[in-house]
Formats: sequence, C-alpha cells, structure tokens
Amino acid sequence: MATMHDVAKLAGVSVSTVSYALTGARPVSEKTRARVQVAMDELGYQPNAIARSLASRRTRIIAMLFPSIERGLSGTALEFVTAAAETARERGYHLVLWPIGDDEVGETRALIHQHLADGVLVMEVRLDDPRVGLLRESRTPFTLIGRTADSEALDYADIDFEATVRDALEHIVGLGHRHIALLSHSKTSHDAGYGPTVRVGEAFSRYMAEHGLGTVIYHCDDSADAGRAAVNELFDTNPEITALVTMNDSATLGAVAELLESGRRIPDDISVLSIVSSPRVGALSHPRLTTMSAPGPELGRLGVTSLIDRIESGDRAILHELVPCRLDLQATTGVPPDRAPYRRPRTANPS
Amino acid sequence: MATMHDVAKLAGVSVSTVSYALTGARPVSEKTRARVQVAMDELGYQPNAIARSLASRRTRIIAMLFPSIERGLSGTALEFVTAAAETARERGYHLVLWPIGDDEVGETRALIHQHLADGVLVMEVRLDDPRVGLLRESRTPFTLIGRTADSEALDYADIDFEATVRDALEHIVGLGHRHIALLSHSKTSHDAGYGPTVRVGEAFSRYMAEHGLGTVIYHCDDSADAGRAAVNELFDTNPEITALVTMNDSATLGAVAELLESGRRIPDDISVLSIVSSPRVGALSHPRLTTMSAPGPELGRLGVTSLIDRIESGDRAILHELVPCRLDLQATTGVPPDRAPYRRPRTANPS
DNA sequence: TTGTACGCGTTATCAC
DNA sequence: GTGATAACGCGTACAA
Repeated sequence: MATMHDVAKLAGVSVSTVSYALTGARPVSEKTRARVQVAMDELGYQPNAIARSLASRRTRIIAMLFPSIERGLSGTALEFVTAAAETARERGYHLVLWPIGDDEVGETRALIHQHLADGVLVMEVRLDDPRVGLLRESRTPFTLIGRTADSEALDYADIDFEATVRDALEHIVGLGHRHIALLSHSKTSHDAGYGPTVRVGEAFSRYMAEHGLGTVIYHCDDSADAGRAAVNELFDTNPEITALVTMNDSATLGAVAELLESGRRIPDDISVLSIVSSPRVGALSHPRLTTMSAPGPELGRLGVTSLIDRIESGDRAILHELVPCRLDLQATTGVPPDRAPYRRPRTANPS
Repeated sequence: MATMHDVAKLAGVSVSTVSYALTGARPVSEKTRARVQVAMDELGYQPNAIARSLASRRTRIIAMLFPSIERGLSGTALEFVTAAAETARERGYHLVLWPIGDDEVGETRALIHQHLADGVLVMEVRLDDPRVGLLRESRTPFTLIGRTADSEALDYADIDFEATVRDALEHIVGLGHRHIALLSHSKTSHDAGYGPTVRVGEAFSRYMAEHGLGTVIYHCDDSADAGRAAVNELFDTNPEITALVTMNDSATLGAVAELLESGRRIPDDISVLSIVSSPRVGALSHPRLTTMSAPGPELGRLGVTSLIDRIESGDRAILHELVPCRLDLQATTGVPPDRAPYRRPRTANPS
C-alpha cells in the first residue's frame, strides 16, 4: 500500500516528479527516473487507480450497457464480451458490465451521472433506443453495437445484414431454389424494433421481390421447441418450400430435428442455411449445418477500439462499421428436389 | 456535473450535512433532509462514484477474474456472468471483467494493488491455483467459483459433482445398465487440474468401483467433431457399452449425431445422459437429451452475495456451497437392449 | 442537530 | 529539469 509519497521520500524527489516519471507527461532526467524506478520496485508500488481517476477525471473504465432481455446474452454475445474485455485490457481500460432492467432510462442516467465510465458500449440496440438520446445530451462518448434507425451521426459497429442476406440468398437461389422461407426471431423482437430481426426481414423481402420470388417469413421464439412447431406449421401452409434461411440458433436445431423426424431428408428435400450463427453451432447438428457466422469477436474489438479512440481524441472520424457474416459451407444446402440448378421453375417435366 | 458543494449552497446547509443526508451515517432533521432533497432534485445531483470511493476507501466494485482459456467462457459461464452482474447491481455494486492472459500471477497482482475492486470472484479455478495465494496474502476478500484441492478455509461456490455423478449413475444403473462410459472434457484439462474434469472422473470411478462395475473414461476435446470421433473409437474398443454419461455439450451433440448416423438407436441401443449441461442444450438434439443442468445462475447469485457479505462484514461464516445439477428427464435414457431392468448381466437367454 | 476542516492519493498548474 | 501546492469530490472526526 505504498503511495507516491513513500516513493518520493525513498527516492529523494518530490511527488510530482514521481508522477511525471510514471506518466511521462513531462521530461524527467534519466538519472532521477532510474532512482524513482528503484524506489518503486523496492516498495512494490502500484498507482492507486481511484485516486488517479479523481485527479485526472478519467477512469479508464468502459461500461457495457446491456438490457437483461428474456434470454440473457446470446451465445455470440459471449464471444463479443470476451473479445471486448480483452481489447480493453490491452489498451489499459477495464470493462464493467452494466445490466439494466425495466427502468432503462433511469439506470442509463445513473451510469452517466456517476462518472464511473469514460465511455459506453451500447448493446442490444433497438431502432428507436431511448438510451441514445441520453448519452448524446450528456456528451458521453459511446459506440453502438447495432444501429438505431437513424445513426448517421453515431459511432456504430454492426453486422452487415444486407450483405449477409444477399450472400445467403445468392447461395440458395444459385442452387436453384425458388420457394424459400425465412425463419426468424420472435414477432415480439420485431415489434420492439430489434435491429437484426427488422433488418434481416427487410433485406429478405427486398431480395426476393427483386428476383420475382414470393416472401414467406416465419417468426419464432428462441427455442428448439418453437423451431419444431414452426416447421410443422410452415410446411403445412407452404408445402412448396424447398429451402429455409434461418436466423435463430435454437429454433434452427429444433427445426432440423423435426424435419428429419417427419421423414424429410436434408438437403435432398429441404435445404437449411443458418445465418448470424457459427460453425460451432452448426457442428452440433446432424447433418452439419451450413452457416453464416456472426462476427462477434470482430465487433467486440472494433467497438472497443473505436470507443477508446474517441475517448482519447474526440475529433476522430465517425465509425460506421458493418461486418458481414461469413459463409461456412457444410452439409445442409443442396439443389432442390426434382429440379436441376439454374433451370426456371414451372417448366415441363424433363424427359 | 453538480457537486455536493452546489447542493449545499442551494439548500443553505454545509456539505457535510448533504453527505449525511445522503448516507444516513448520522441523523439529520426531517426539515433539512427535505431541503437537501429538493436541492438535489433540482440540480439532478448524483454522487461522484470515484470521489466517494477515494474518501471511503471502498469502490463498490467486484472484479471477475477469468483466465482466457482456449474456448472462452462456456455457455453456462454466460448464465453465471449475467446472474452475477445482476445480483451485484441489486446490492449497489458493479462487476468488472478482469480477463487474464498468460501472466496469471502478474495480472492478478496488478488487480490487487490497483485497489480498484473491493472483492474478487475467481473463475475457472484449478485444484492448485496460484491466484489464491496472492489473494490471501493481500487480504483481499474473494470467493472461488470452483474449488482448489484444499479449500477448507476459503469461500467457495461450486457444483456438487459428487452428488451429480451419484444421481446420474443411480438413474442409469437403475435402468439396468452395467457397461457405462464417461465422455469427459479433454485430457489437457484433466492434467491442468481443472476441477470439473478431475472431480467428475474421480466420482465416476468411485461409484463404479463400489458397485462392482468397470470404469471406462474417455477424454475428448470440446467440439462436436471430437465427440463423433470419440464414440467411434469408444465403441470399437468397448462394444459392450450401453450407456454414455457425458460432460461436454459440444461433444455430446456430436456423439449423438454420430451414433444415429452409424445406425444405432437412442435410447434403444445406447442411453445418453449429459451432465453439467442444461435442458436448453438438450433440446437442441434429436432425440431430446436427458440432461442434468448446471446451476450457473445459482452459483452467480451465491458467489456475489457471499462476497459482498464478506466485504461488508469480514467476520461472517465461511461459504462452502455445493449445488448439484438437476436431472431433466427426456428421451435419451432407457433400459439397455436385451435385458429387463435390474436383472443381472450374463443371464441365459430369456424364453 | 449542524458546521468546520482535514484526509483520501493522484494530477496539474504554478513557480523556480 | 524539478518542487510546492492547489484542485478532484466526498467521508468523517471533532467541535459547537
């Protein structure tokens, strides 16, 4: 529990010299710097983070603001968190978890006014998110993980849903599929303006419309059971469907299980492509899922890096980073039944 | 940015009165308390957490010390983290993530000496963990999530592996199985003294020996691929096995897929019981896995509660909390083939 | 019941 | 290149 005072006394210099030797905020002669170093080593001195924060008005703490939604943090959110914590540490910052409950506004305000954090990482962003206004007004540096509806002037790192859906559908349509359904997150999440649900839905509809194909979107809770129920209903009402694009890990695995159980073959009868997922999740299924993996670690690193840059020099360019999911081709996508790839639908029976 | 000074001036009292009105550390007349309250509301005053910490020598921060192991935090660790953060928040504390890399000792020491945290939650505890010694010497309050080999004098919350394995095997043996294999985590994790791997292995061996049954333990990396490879090798060398107790989510799902693919029926030919898992993971498989679910949220709450209790009154009793996994009966366990339950093995063919 | 004044361990602004 | 010393915003012993 040695303090700067002790170090200064032992080294025979003033406290300010010790401080400057430590931070390098002003030049110190090599001789005295060495003396200070020796004294610090001898006493096992470590600067007190709190005192430093009070005096410098910088805490080197980043708060991760996450709403405690029904399912907690998702699997990919975990990868995000560890990558973010790691990156923060590398730059000498700490990451504190700031769960917020029902009183989003009040708790966000508390975070801001307590001056505990130099910057904020906003998780689970919705299209119209009340936290954003508060943070702007308070002039607290922040980066969105996700995007609001209008985030032109805001720093964000998000998944490029547009590109992801395009890549997904190019793969599926390229195989010859024409009747494709989207199995998405819950209707509730869509109505709440949850970015991934809304954006993927829109991108899907747009792509299908542009290619003269019909749009079937099925919303489904995040559970294998819901996924099982979903496919039953889906193929009851839309028996012509030959491919499923899914964005819902739990439901996807349930759906695959149910399809197999009901006698359908994958991918011979039905193709399945799971987006915003990961090969690790895909490997849990049999046959192994073709997935497009969410860039959780990249987003974690990007978000923290940009946030710290902004904290340390407010004038940097705005971060608008969109990272697409990467395709990992596995066993659940193939050509549709009774039809060779690239042929037009509704054609006469091939001889 | 209002400070106590501003509040005091506006309320016409001294700063100390504001402070006491806030903390209740000494009685304040109802009249002045009301005046102070009005002033605080008017200014939107929030106490500065850092200044408060420096003066009180308490930060109300808990550090979660986790080694960045190969797989990052596991799925149940995520539930643990959110429950811990939530509980901390309810008690007015914050949870900061403290990932440590290769220099475990150095980074733990840094955490301690920086005085940023009032207490530490030690994650991924190994039987012989160097972090424990450091924390003891520094007299920093800490709670283990897991246990060292000798943790008599330490606070810990851990899974009751002994009871979990007993419950698991009573279920399996009760169904009539006699040839049971354990599919566990990697050999590496065992050799590193990773508690779950070691303790479950020991409990398994002991139970089997006590019941006159042979012990087969197979170590396996945490991936579906490794699980697939494992069952192939396992049933090659031990074709008599009729039940698998597993502790390795990814490998289990891979193993189930591979068993089905190789023509075996579950549970008709092989029973599978996945421990230290969860029904959510179990529901990802087809047929749905019988699981024993890890008490992640309970451990998170218990660990944080006990740690805060210790921080706030150092004299409380030592926490030795062992929580068993709960059995969730589903579709992957049943009686072994060619044999009714509870009959002795090696009997003549039933007519 | 309330006010004064010092201390917490740094950083940063003056001087020299 | 170095040293005093005033903030930083709050807690708390002591005094009234």
